[in-house]
Amino acid sequence: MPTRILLADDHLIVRQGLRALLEGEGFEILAEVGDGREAAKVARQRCPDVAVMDFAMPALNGLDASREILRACPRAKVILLTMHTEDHYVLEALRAGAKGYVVKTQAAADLVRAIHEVQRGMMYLSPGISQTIVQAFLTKSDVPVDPLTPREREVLQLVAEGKTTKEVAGLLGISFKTAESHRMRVMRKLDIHETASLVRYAVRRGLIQP
Amino acid sequence: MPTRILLADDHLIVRQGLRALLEGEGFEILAEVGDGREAAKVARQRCPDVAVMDFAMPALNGLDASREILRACPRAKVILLTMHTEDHYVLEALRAGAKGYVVKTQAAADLVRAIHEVQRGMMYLSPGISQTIVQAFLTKSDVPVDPLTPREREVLQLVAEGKTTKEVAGLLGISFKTAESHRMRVMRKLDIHETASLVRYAVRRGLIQP
DNA sequence: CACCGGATCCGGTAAACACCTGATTCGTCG
DNA sequence: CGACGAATCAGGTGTTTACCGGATCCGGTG
Repeated sequence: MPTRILLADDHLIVRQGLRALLEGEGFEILAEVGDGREAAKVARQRCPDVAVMDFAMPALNGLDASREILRACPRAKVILLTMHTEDHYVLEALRAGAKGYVVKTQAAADLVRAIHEVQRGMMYLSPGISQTIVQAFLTKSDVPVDPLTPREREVLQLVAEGKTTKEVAGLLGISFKTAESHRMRVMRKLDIHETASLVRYAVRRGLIQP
Repeated sequence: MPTRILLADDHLIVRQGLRALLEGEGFEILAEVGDGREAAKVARQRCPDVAVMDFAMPALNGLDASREILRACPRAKVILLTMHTEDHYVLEALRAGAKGYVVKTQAAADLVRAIHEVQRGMMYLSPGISQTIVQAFLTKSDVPVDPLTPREREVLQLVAEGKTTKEVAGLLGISFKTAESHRMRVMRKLDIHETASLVRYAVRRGLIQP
């Protein structure tokens, strides 16, 4: 039985390329989605063996989407596929429970190998990832993380993408007032008082692309 | 004789995916490079029929690389492959002599079609590209790179920095209503409807730091 | 000169935002 | 079990935005 893969990347052209590569390696693409929210939805319906997640995606970023997926399907193996090699991202990914971290500048063979490794229960990190920071994670040291809860981050991303509070509420299936509460708490935690600074924060954090 | 293609993208994994897709369509990949400088070098040695260029690349960006390529091989057709749909980028690309502009969120079929079209001497732009600005380019080639007036840019920057309209007015020594007018005109010109998108535009433009 | 575009100003309105308070449910952790 | 944080919802208030319209002044350019 071939490995069933969920493929998430907001660039259709890239996704189709990845699909061609992975299918050529004998994997089965369970589904192909363009944003994190879709990815989580698909995972809830049909648990994939492996989820290959781009980091920067609209609606819900790859990291928080990964958390969702892992909550829905704890047996799924998540591989982050990204252009960021920064320690911060790697660490967050590992902490979220990702089993693989592959940078896009690596060859496709690297991704294929990552999929095989995580399927065997191993972890796989692309060459070039700082080993020191990984050690730090494994010895569970405390590195400053961002103070926001996943839900708050979710709301922040949507707001930074230009959604109104009402739209955010609609997208998340919560009431307008709840969405507003999250937004307010984000602002208070970050000591930010306008949307503009919120957007810049989200960009700095890599939550959204400028 | 198959179309000989030069493929430039800094993400190896993406490049390999594109190669798989394009070879499946019967094209010949003349070379595959990871930055703009390499692309220009290869083009000088072996003129490609078509150059598929990513926009964001190290060493030399796709746009300036395209200029180099066209200087070396005026008969080559350049297609920009990018994630930016901003008028500014499109316009710059067209002005540089690019014959195609394909956004990565489109299907691979779009790129294939673009290659065929430019080979036939036609221009090809992905759906979603603002037709008005393209028309403007085609009619009179001296279109402002930046549609904003200096004053409007000034207001945009302050707004993106998190200032309220009232504060902007105070800082510029103009009335609240005037500041609002500028802000409105910026939004209308850029077809933007919320502060969040305004901020992202300013960041992309390098007007402010994220 | 007459026209145009940039910059300035002003009126109004509905929606969204920024900020506050207080409350309930739920899972986790000591 | 009880405390706690996360997530949910709701009431209210004043400010700001987004968008509409029209207007004046001024410096170039045809």
